[in-house]
Amino acid sequence: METAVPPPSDFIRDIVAADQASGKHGGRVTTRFPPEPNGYLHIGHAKSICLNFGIARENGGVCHLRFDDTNPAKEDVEYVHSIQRDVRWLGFDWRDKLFYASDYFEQLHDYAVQLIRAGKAYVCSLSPDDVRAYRGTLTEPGRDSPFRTRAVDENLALFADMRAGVCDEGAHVLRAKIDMASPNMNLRDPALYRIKRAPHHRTGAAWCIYPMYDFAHALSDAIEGITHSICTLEFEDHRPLYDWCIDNLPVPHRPQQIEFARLNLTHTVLSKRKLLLLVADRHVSGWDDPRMPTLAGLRRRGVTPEAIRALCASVGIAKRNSIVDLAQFEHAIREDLNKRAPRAMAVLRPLRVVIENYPEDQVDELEAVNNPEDAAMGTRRVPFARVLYVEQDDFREDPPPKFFRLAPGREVRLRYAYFIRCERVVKDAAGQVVELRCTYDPATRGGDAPDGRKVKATLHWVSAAHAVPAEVRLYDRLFTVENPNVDVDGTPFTALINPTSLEVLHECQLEPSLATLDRGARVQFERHGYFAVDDDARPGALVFNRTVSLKDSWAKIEKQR
RNA sequence: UGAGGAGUCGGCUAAUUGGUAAGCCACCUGACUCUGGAUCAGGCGAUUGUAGGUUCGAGUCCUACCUCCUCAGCCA
Repeated sequence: METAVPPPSDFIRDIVAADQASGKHGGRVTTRFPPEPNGYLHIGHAKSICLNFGIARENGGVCHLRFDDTNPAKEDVEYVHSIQRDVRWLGFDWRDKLFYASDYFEQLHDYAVQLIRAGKAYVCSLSPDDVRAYRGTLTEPGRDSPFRTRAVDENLALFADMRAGVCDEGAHVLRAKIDMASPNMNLRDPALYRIKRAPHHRTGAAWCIYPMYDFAHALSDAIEGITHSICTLEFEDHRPLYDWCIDNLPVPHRPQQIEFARLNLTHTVLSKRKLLLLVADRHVSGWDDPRMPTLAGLRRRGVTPEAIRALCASVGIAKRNSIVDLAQFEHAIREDLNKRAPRAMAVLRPLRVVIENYPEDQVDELEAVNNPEDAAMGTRRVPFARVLYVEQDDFREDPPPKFFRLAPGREVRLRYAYFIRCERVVKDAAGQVVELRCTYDPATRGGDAPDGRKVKATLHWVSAAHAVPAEVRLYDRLFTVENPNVDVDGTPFTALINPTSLEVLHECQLEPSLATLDRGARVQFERHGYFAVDDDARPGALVFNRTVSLKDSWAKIEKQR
């Protein structure tokens, strides 16, 4: 459920609404989400996905999923699969509108030939270095390539040679004939086609020339009848070229490119290049490592698609570069999980407690509520016995002033169970506390004392005999600086990786109801945070990933008392 | 010193198009609670990048300036 707060309005929806009002596209709205299959989708892509699919849905239109697969050297089928999975998981549907730029290679090639025939494109045989030299700089105009005046027939023949595979990579390139003196670098005769001898994941070896982004993207949009082609800010300077492509070819439709600011999150790397580096250099276990900001990583970490969508709705759409505080994302996660995750008792760092006056072989079944805020989530029964575990830091031998939990001689409540009093502390040879000897008050069953006496703390616990052992993984921020997307005095970003970003706890003891949870299931261990059952754990192993931590409760609670 | 964009509380955004700066996150206070981080109530916090101008009135219009981002791939 969304918050009652009106979402930030956004200028793109305003444009679409205006177009709808004026009937610009005959009342039709078609958008597209166009990832290059060269990596996994991350939270930044989620903003674009929510925007494109959202606008289409709101206007009764469709959003196409189109793979921009025009650079076979970087692409892989693994990515086209993961992208489809992640978009679906996020909650969006492209219906039957799944396309690939490579579907249009033949058509695109025809368009290129038409441009050559019209004298608007030419084959340039300058070396890459020379092309750069001829291009000029930001402040100086470029110079015409000596091949700019090549005859149409010669261009046609050379382009055919390029396609036929008789040329080496880099020998020629097809260029648009626009303006080498343009103040916009993108218009200084940009490359349209280059020779590339890499096998393509869909077309195999059928092609050895591939269209460049600007050419392929504009025309793919036109071919598919996209009405609003929404992309990020760095393409603003490309819009004149986008328009040039559709202005100079007999395309069936004229799409409009609109740019918005991409999402940035503090403490989070959202650069595909850098994420790939993390995977390739094995700083993480893979694209779905729970520390990764990828949708696959977030999913494995226990983040819900609803929370991601809520974040995207809350950050708004604008042209202003911004960095959203990670806390805003964590808030969205907690808000969603708070409603859906049942509560459970878990002891992450166990301390043994023996209830001396509790019969050796007796077991109580106590009723516990699954969610105090939602009675519909029901109750469960939790076994209570003579030997228990409580959290190590719920006991202090020398309690400081505001510490109200267990200490020698002190009485506390075990949640849903009884009041217990610490009678004695057992230590090992090294002086470490290894066990607490306690007594319980049978009259306090259920958690209230008939004589009205109060305790100042309530502890979580599990029965040692019934508890299930589990591995619990706590994650910290992967990076140690505010924004690892920004260079810090030239520091390579891998130097910013926090080496202790993953803490694995092996001796955790959980209440037995957690043993049968499905993979991916989410639960709140009160005081510790929200967790999800790892869906990639070893068979038989019970592994929980912490989705997001709760804030430090005891500090606040004990301060108030 | 080319071109294209952008500047509103600490962060992210809004302001009926000229009518007197709103919301969320974060933070802080209370209240309640069988561990709430929950919930409820309240608070802190922006002379809207700067300087002028028009106007009864400017975040909105005009002028100048400042700062930041993007672009010199045969990547997308």
